[in-house]
Amino acid sequence: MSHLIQPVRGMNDVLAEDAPLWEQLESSAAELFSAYGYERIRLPVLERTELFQRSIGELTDIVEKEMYTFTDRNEESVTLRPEATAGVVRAALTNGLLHNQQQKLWCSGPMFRREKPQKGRYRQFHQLSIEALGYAEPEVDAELIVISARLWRALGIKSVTLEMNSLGTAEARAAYKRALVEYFSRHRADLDEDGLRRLERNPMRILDSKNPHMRPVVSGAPLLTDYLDAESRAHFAHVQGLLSDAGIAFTLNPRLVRGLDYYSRTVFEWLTDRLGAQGAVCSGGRYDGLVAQLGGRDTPAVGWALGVERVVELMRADGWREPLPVPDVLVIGVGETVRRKTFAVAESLRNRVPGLRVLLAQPQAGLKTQLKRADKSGARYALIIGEDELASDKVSLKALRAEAPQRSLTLDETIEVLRREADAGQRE
RNA sequence: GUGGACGUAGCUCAGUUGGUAGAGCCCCGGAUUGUGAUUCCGGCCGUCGUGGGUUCGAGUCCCAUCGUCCACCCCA
Repeated sequence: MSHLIQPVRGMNDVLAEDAPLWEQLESSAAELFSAYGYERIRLPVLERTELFQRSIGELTDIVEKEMYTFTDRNEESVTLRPEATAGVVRAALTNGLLHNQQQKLWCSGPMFRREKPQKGRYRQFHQLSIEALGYAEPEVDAELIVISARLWRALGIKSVTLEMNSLGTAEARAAYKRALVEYFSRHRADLDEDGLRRLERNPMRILDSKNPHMRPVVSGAPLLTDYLDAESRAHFAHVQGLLSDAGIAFTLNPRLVRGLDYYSRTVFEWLTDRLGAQGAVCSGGRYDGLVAQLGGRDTPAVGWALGVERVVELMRADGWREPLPVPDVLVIGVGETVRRKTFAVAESLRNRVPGLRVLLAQPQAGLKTQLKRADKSGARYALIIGEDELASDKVSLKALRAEAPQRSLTLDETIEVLRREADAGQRE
């Protein structure tokens, strides 16, 4: 035997144990998004590299060292998408979706970043993302956040908190950045190695530093809030008011900066302490400049994305239990001579009671073992067929989870019983 | 990308100073000839992460490599 071929690092299989959680998340989200008037689209995983360079930002870690980029056979540089928004905007533009139109869209699928894997951080990971293109009003910022909050409620997730900030317009942010660089340059001596690096490349990230020694410098730095333009300030206040009215708790974090360059005005993050170093579960914000930056007309937009693996992990942490798949009837044949009949009976049950779950026991096993298995499977009935039943043309129906005695019934009578049960089950 | 811990059966883990692998759970069968528990008996299960090296002999020591986890970093 040759060696086993291992999966590629950072790529995960979602096995039967987790798949129901994924499905629950996906169906809850789909239902919710649709209820708010968002439509689903499906986009390619591969895009031109330039799309991400221009949207995410050349100087971000994602673009600089985490993308799966390769040269296609026609010498064109292409990249496995590291995030969703750029692709959505590109699709809206190349399909003419923004000509005198607004779009409320959502999509889902795998993203790729070549990071060092950790819990909640994989090289292929999955996002559910939702975007509103062409909407400037603070109501839409709030609507999107409300949707995310409803999703947590639908999934039974409690251990998340919301943090918000406003980045202001691109001009306000540029002015702030200058002030920051000026400030930190004066305090160069207090910066650690990372801080110095960020000062050159992305000064706002210094505010994120977890290094306790940097805390004094960081807390003395100018606040973005003081540089906000009046309109952004009003917009943000409006968003906060709407959220308060909706009963959604949040904290303002003036040092919350997003890692992607395209954000403006409202930014927010749902955080958890249950995933180790991976605190962000869902985050997003407004990106009013991105559409124009990618060659479209000036178009305001907001959106967010959640990490499916992380949310699934939280569903588990907060006690989500998958309902066990319950086969309703386990058909058991006893003895070689009834095998053909047993199979046929199982099929006619399936034909005549739509939706009934019918499992066929392994014919080789003894009755005792089969009943043991029936009990474990959670089936409500065992239907036993042996020599006697073959002779009398009846079957033996045994309720597994009730005290009722085993009954000898014709197939028609059995089907009648099961049908009644199925109807009753449906009414629940 | 940097630093650290750890890789033995499907799972959880033992494995003494180097002497060619074990337990529990799971799974399968039986004791019980047509009835679910408990118990008991039996069976299946391993390239000891991988590749080198030292040694008469390596799960054990050394080197490399891959992977997982944790922190940094980054972010969903």
